[in-house]
Amino acid sequence: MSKQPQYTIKDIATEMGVSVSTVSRALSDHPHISEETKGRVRELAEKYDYRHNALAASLRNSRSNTIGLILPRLSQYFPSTVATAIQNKLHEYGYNLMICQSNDSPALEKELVNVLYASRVEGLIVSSTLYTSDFSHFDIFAKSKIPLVFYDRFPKNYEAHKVQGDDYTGGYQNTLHLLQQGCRRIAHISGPLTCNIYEDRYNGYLDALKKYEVPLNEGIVFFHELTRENALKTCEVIFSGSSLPDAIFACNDTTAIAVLEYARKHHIRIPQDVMLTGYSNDPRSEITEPAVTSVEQFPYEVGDQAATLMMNLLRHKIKQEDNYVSITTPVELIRRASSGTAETKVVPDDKAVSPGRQIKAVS
Amino acid sequence: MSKQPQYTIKDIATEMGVSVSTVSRALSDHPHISEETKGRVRELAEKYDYRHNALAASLRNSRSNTIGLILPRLSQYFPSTVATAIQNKLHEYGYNLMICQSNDSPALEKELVNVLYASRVEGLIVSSTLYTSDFSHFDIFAKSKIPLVFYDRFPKNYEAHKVQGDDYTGGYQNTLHLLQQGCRRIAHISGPLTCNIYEDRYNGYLDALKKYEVPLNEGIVFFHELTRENALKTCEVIFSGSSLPDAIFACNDTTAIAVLEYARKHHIRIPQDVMLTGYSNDPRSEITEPAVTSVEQFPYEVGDQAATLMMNLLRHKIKQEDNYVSITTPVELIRRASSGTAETKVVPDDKAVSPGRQIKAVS
DNA sequence: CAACAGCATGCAAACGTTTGCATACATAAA
DNA sequence: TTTATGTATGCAAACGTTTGCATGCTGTTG
Repeated sequence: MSKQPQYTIKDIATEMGVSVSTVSRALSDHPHISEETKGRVRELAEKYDYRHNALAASLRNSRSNTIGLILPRLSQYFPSTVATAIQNKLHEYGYNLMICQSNDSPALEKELVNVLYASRVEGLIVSSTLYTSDFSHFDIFAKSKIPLVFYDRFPKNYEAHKVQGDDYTGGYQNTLHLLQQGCRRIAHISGPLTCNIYEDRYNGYLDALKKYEVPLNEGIVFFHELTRENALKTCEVIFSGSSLPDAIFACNDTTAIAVLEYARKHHIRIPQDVMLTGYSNDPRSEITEPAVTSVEQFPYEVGDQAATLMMNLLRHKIKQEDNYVSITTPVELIRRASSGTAETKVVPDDKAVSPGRQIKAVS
Repeated sequence: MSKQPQYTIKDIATEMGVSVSTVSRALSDHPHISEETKGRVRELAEKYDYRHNALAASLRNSRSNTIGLILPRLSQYFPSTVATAIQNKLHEYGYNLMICQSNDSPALEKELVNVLYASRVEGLIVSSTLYTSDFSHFDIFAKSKIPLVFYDRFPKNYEAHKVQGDDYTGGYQNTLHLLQQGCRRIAHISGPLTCNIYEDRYNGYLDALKKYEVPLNEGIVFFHELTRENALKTCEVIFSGSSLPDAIFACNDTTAIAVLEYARKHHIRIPQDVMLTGYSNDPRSEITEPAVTSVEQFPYEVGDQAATLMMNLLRHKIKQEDNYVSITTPVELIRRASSGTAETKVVPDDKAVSPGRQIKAVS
């Protein structure tokens, strides 16, 4: 672009012999401009292929019409679906989205926050990195009263609006299901507890055990980043022990699938020898043999809610001064062969967003 | 933001009793500004938490530092990985990325082109929809001499810079592999030929058949959008016919996996009864039972190349006036159990980008 | 006929930067 | 002493919009 001269409303104005204000108003369909003038302006704009300069307008209005999105990475099922949902919803409202990946690096996250602020985004949606502990780089948004919405992963001790899947219930139902299937030695492979989602799932796990009066066996609970490699190592530990678990609850599907891989190689039968459940209902989980029981998180719903909340904040339907909004989206256990069940979808009681944690009573 | 007053370089200037130009230059580390002044400016900027306004700078410079990306959808393995690569590479060069999804709708694509133009992006990277036939909405970019790079899906008859996987070779090697495995009745499930990638894969398929002197059997070649549902329907047709194929070459992995699903339900053994190959090497393809032979497209490489090409265009390392650049990235056949082979990765002859179609000689 | 309303338009400032061209001073070379 | 050279800074225009506040006109009402 740079040196390429632009055709501006000023050019239209001089060509027509009117002022720039008139042209500007004509283009935005202002009621005080005569239909005739509007017609001629549109004609000329068409003729010379005039293009609105959003940059100039943004500067003048202090409104960029752009929302920022920062997430750890895009190239996985859950995050990319959330991003899709957010983008689609924002587009409905005439907003653009600027997506940035932090690659799970807190330093990069911080840089991106500043870049997006410099671009004067009107709002920021964030799923923070696994390792962000200092959230002060977000302060500038609060200070400038720019809406800030977190989803999925977010700070535990930082006041902000939040949208989250119901991880507690997900962990609870997942564990309960295994208990109902008769399992009593349920291993748990979790991410680091510093991250809210893993903490919640773990608490669900603990409470389900409690309900069945099964004591916690700390020897079969693991916390580490949930990659395939780590999962395989953990399998070594689990299956070299003296007393084997009768089930494994993995906190993501990558891990569950790695367990499946390990089991196949070592002739451990799933679900006959060990039952298995995952989390997230990644598309991969339903095509393995056996298919993996998992927890659907409705990523599209999460994204939709986050974007809607952002729009409400921008339109002052929710006052910033009010308390911070916390939306919990429902989850749903998808039972599959890996936990010894035929696939059955449980229709949730309530399709709507639950206002908080709702633990379904189990009969 | 809107009414929130901003702290600007003007404020710094008056507070210091110098001119705004001095402050501006100090902040950009201009050599004519004394170290002392620079120091005091930085101090004040720090103290009042001054934030650069990229909007204003962009307007003044006619440089937005932003690149646009339009793609059909984000929520799949290939596109999200490409987007990740593009974003990471651009970030290295100090550029921001604005990602927009067309949801495979030509109308939305057109709108997004205009929106991104209005935001004065400095370049545009595009993978067009399956149905875009009129590409005139991209003309404005050529006319304004703003770099435009297509990747993956692009217009056949529209002059532009392009980055593409080597679909011809992918189709050729895929088919050749099945022929080498002894198959002679190879069904082909392709996307619409209006799209360049499917056309190339189909041509590869045809040429491989020709090499083995196998006549084309049009009764087992199918063209439709490559969804699971369509694939299942096509399976009905294929397997209700009198003479069954001995192999199926599906043009994406979603289709291949659907074939697998159909086969399992109907007790057709893969690879014993029918061999199967897919395309794209989606993460799902390696975890099915049997794992599906597929073609790795190195999406990260594709994104990286597209972003690098864009940077070169922007820095005039490649003159716009030169002929259009066309980069072909290599592909690699990944042999798996679905085509009767243990997994073996063929090390490609040349890791570098091939300048054009390279058909590996087959011994 | 004066006063007013309503309509269509224009003026000019503002948004926050950047930068080419002065200017002012000090020092060095002729 | 004059002229050149360099250093640190300031002036003011420009980027392309939008918008509050006039202004001038036509037609209506009292």
